[in-house]
Amino acid sequence: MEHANPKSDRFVDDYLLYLLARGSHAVSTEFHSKLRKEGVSVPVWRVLATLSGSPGETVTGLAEACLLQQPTMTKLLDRMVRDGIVKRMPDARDRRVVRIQMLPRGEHMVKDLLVVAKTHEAEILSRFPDIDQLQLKRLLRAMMVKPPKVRRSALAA
Amino acid sequence: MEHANPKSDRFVDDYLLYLLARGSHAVSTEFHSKLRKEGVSVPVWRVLATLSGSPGETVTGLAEACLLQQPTMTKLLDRMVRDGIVKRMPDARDRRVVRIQMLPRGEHMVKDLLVVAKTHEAEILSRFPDIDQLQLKRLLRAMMVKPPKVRRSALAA
DNA sequence: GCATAACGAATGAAAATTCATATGTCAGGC
DNA sequence: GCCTGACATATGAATTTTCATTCGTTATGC
Repeated sequence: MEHANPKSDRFVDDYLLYLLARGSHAVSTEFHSKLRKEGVSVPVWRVLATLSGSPGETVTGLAEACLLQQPTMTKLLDRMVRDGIVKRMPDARDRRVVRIQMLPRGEHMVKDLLVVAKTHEAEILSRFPDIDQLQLKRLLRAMMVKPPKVRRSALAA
Repeated sequence: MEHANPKSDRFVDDYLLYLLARGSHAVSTEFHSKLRKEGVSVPVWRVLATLSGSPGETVTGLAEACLLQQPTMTKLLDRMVRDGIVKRMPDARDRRVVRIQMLPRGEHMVKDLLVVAKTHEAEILSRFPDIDQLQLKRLLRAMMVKPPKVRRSALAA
């Protein structure tokens, strides 16, 4: 069953953006099932992971880091505040800014999860002994930067 | 501004799963803004892209290919049927199965989008002249396959 | 200083997604 | 044939996300 198109050569199967999304999704899904067992949702994990090692992030900063929109993050934080995982703090200099801090409950949650995540990452990497981990990570980081967006002045020259 | 943690060494910034998600998200977002200009939503594009070159996919097949859950796909297809983009067809042999076909409207939409997607992919790849495109795609495809899931018998041996 | 633009976060209604489950169909054992 | 379990899709309520906009606050030009 499910082989109505055995030799299907779908466009997507050689499309970089699709392979990236699917590859990312596949390995992430493995980890997400571990999260479920701990009773932690994916967005909550992302916020905690971002905050650990970088406390006092802003709402917008967290949104960007977690690949969410700002209003989504605001509402996610509402729930996390309600659940006693983080708290909002005013910024000392700029009263527009809200800084997010983990509460003990959050610290405790993330502590275990970080171990699980690191173990899982090592397990993933061990599946591909041939690849150069550093090179791959360097490439992915390079992909994250916005394209230079050619300036008009450069064109006009 | 926004440099409260200039040297922040967040765990996530060296975490493979995060780099994959973020890298994928970054390049996809570029394309998604092109989709917006055409007035096509991301899930609709994914369904169309999947169907092109592989017509008659099942609902579950599409869900998996588009990284959505099956109920989400059912409802997405409801909307696409309503909008005259695709239609549902009964399977000849198995009456449980619903096969999805593009309608002329869908064919027309995807035709242009495929060109945009291919152009964009080429543009992305041109940013990284050093990387081996085939090797990268091979790796991503390898990541997509579920881990072998060690069998008990193997452990018992 | 004051007007205006830019920015960060919050809000509310509408839309999409999820979770658990229901419905209908097929496959296998007996 | 009939029962049981697996499977494909659909459904409905609850949750989450999105889009557009609003509210305060800070930056800039004059």
